Amino acid sequence: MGRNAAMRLKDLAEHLGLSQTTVSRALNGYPEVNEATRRRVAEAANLLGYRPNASALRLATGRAGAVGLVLRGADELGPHMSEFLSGVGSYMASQEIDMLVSTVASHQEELAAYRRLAASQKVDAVILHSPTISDERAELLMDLKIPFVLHGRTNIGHPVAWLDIDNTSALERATSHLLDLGHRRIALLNGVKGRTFAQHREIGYRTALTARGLTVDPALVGNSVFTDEIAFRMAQAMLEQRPRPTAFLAGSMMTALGVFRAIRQAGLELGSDVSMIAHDDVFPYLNADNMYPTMSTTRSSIRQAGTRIAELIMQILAGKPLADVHELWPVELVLRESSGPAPKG
Amino acid sequence: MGRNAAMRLKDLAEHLGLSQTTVSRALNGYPEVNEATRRRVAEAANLLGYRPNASALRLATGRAGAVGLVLRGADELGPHMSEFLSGVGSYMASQEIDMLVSTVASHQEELAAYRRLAASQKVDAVILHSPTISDERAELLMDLKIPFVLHGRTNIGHPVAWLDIDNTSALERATSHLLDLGHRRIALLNGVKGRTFAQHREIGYRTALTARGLTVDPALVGNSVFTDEIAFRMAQAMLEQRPRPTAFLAGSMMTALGVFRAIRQAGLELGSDVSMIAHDDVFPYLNADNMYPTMSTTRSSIRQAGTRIAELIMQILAGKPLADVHELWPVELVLRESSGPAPKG
DNA sequence: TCAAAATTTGAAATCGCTTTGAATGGCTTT
DNA sequence: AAAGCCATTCAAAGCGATTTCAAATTTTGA
Repeated sequence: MGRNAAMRLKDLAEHLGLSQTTVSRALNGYPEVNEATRRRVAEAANLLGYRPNASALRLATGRAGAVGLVLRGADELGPHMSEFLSGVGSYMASQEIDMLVSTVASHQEELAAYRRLAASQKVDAVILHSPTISDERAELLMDLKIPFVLHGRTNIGHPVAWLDIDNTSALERATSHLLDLGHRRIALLNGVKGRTFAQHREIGYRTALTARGLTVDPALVGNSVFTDEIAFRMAQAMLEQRPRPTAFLAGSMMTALGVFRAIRQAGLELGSDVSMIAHDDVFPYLNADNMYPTMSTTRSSIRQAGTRIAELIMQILAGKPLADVHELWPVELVLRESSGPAPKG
Repeated sequence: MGRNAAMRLKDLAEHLGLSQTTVSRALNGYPEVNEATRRRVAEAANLLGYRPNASALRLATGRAGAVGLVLRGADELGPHMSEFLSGVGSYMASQEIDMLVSTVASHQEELAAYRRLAASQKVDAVILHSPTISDERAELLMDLKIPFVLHGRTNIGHPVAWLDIDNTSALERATSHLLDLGHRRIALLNGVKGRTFAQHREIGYRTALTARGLTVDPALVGNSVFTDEIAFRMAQAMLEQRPRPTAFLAGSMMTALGVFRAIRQAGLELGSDVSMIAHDDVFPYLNADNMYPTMSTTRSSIRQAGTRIAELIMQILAGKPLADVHELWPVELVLRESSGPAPKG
């Protein structure tokens, strides 16, 4: 009683006086079915709201119709991830592919999660994000033979499908620009050590500095997750140095908020006493153009990346060779009020 | 070739020289299997990494082993939702239940998404969030006989399982506190009209004001999604009024950031010229205690709510009557530096 | 010691779909 | 008019698990 009895293929077939075979074929667009019957079937299916039972369909076809996303801990399910997710989702929805998201607390749990996904065949592919320089998860997925697309890059033995933004170039240009403005002590608030993107950013930063014969002061480089609080503390500590940094490169908009507070608290003015260029992943609810002062940024929509990665997933599932699936996106440098000439003296 | 051939129950059974029946029973803890065999089976399954094929299991049992979350548009997949999601996920992971998240662009699409979930039987239950006062989605889910738990409250004909925070009381206390401090023109930056939580907050606000014989000035009440930019514009406009508001009630931490900027841009000081109490959903990357000045808040962890809702879902799936699943969580009022006495005359 | 009961195992049906291989009937073709 | 072809349709065999019902084995009881 009360059990929600959805309509089955069998019911629909009986209703139409046809065999399940024909109805199935009609709905799936096979050629060997009469045009008139096909219309009749489609109409009835639509009218009666028939949709194949997902589990049965998956069992019969061997396709899971879902991609997996495993998110580690609180820090990964932050604003970046939710933007990314919604980019992925917008494309997946159009393809009738589900997103299976799991959360895990540790690296070990994450590996276990992939093993489970593989063994129980819940997904056709997964999306891997924030890779380390030589990512163990990527190797595991390779072993498990689960197709995946990487958001970022990593260096393992095999070719891997990936999409990344050009972090190195972004930071090189941002740093160069600050150098052009006369800044010499430029602080870098980077992501956690070990992540590929953080390494790439540091390379860009170093390249720009050494191109002018400057050396990197380790006291001006910080590595951490992108939260306002940690950024605040780091920036605060850096601003206490003498000579103090005159410019900051902030790893995210959250970081920028923290740096901004530290600057204010030190009694300094952003855009004149201290400059800042922040990386902007384009959050709809936090607009660099509407800050005060407006924020100079290196900009790249993480949401668009998500959408594109979803497309790439479909391509590799359709058989495109992994070695052909590489995209390196350029990053815009948008100059606004927060970056100005270095103060005299 | 290359097809990833996961181990099946049949393989495992053959490997052990047992029937599928016995192996299945052993693994699922049925009583009628010899303790020695059970151990042997468990060991082999563990060693060989056997996990039942999810689709087959679902088809056979009729349970989907998944809960659905349909997120509408960009604004809903914001920081609030990702915190909430990670709360839900942490519990679901422990129960081996998947989270199926879909994104949709419009209300119509959202309804269609639920119909699809129902017809294809992809989920055992769904979680519904940000309800309107009389929520059409809730009615639909009722019709479709999909069990659900509501994050928030709504008023439809049937009893509904829900968990909500006491927004009315939170705003009444916050408003009263500001009144105690001598504020008379208090602005409310509320959520979008039509949402139950926004209505509840407004009721709390009104109650506190009318208790002191004050009336509500519509020019001091704004309704919108919680982004820093919109909050900035609204606060800016309100601060241009004369007499200007001396205090703000901000609907979220994002809103607070926007209001803060508007206050600064008007050349005013937060905590002395203008006070603010913001609602804090407790984001790990945006801490009210570490702001400058520190932010007074009405606080309630949206992540914890997510976890608890996941538990409630499991309870109703286990048969607990909907009418017994109601939780109204109190909201903490945390006073810090951003709320101070009203400036003199 | 032997029937009856309890324990343990297995064969086969089932879940709802896709897909293979065969069957049906109407038209050409010779 | 018989043979051969198409165009359609269908019956039945999977997919990989659970579960019903029956069978085999062991234990118990008198």
